Amino acid sequence: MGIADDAVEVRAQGWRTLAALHGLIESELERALGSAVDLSVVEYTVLDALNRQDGWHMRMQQLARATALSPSATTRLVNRLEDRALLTRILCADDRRGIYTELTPAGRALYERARPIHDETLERVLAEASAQPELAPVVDALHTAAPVAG
Amino acid sequence: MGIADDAVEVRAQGWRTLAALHGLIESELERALGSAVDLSVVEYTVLDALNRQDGWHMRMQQLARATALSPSATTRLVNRLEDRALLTRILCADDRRGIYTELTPAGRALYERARPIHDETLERVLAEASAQPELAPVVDALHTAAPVAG
DNA sequence: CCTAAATACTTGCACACGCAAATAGAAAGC
DNA sequence: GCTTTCTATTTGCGTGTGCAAGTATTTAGG
Repeated sequence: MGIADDAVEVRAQGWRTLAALHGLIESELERALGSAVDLSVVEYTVLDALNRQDGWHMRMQQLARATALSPSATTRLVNRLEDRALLTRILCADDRRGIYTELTPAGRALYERARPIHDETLERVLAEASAQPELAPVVDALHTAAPVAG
Repeated sequence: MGIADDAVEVRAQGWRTLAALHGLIESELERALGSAVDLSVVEYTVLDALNRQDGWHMRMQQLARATALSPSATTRLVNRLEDRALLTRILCADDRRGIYTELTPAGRALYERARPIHDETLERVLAEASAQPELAPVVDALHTAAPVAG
């Protein structure tokens, strides 16, 4: 097996590791957030994204990018959260095709309740993952990840 | 904001980066494998896992772990692949609860056809991701990931 | 102006998933 | 040996998702 073949195998192995770590974190967050505040991970992601805008609103499209979801899934995700009165749709005047979403007070309150659960779970899972030799290098690399632009 | 708060934010940011990279790779693989050989990523994962056993068989449970899927999803995934004659179920004699799965020649042939697509796509996507400053550190860390046991 | 193309979001539909219950077989207790 | 318990897999059911088509609104062309 030559050097090129090795590189292919290393990439495939790295991808399996990445997928394993991602799945581990996501399932733990899902369990923790679900039982504590009845939120899925994507739902928390929406609340978190809206909150990081701090009082400002986001278009559906931005939400779709933030959650890595299709437009249709984004619509229904926002529907669910709106039905629970955690956010509101706001038609914007300048482009009447666009729809802004904004956290309600209830949404902000639930987010404040969910965030410590989220952060503690993440800390715990990353610590556990860091103890597994095959996951550790990827976990450590996360510390150096720069903020994602807008 | 203190040091502890920073650590929380760094972890959250790292998790968002990890999720973004995972989503990027998965969607590209999905597209490439889907259009070329009509396989989803999980379906390819099964074929790949069975092939790495090289002629040996795997239990449903092992497959569930390899794909990070629930038992029920594993059953239906194997059903789909069996319906396409890519693998066969084999009842094992020593523990008659257990069911082994094994690649058929057709399954092995399709896998051989899919692997280059998979590997080339992975190489291309990782190269693209490596060019994005916020993803690069995680991509680089994948090279050092050791083989996963079992 | 008025039509044609592009954009933003929503809806119909099919499908893959997880959870909980069902089935079947093995292992343990006595 | 027979019941209890545990393990491996499958099925019923509800739900979230993507794709493709539909609707509404903006922008570009003539």
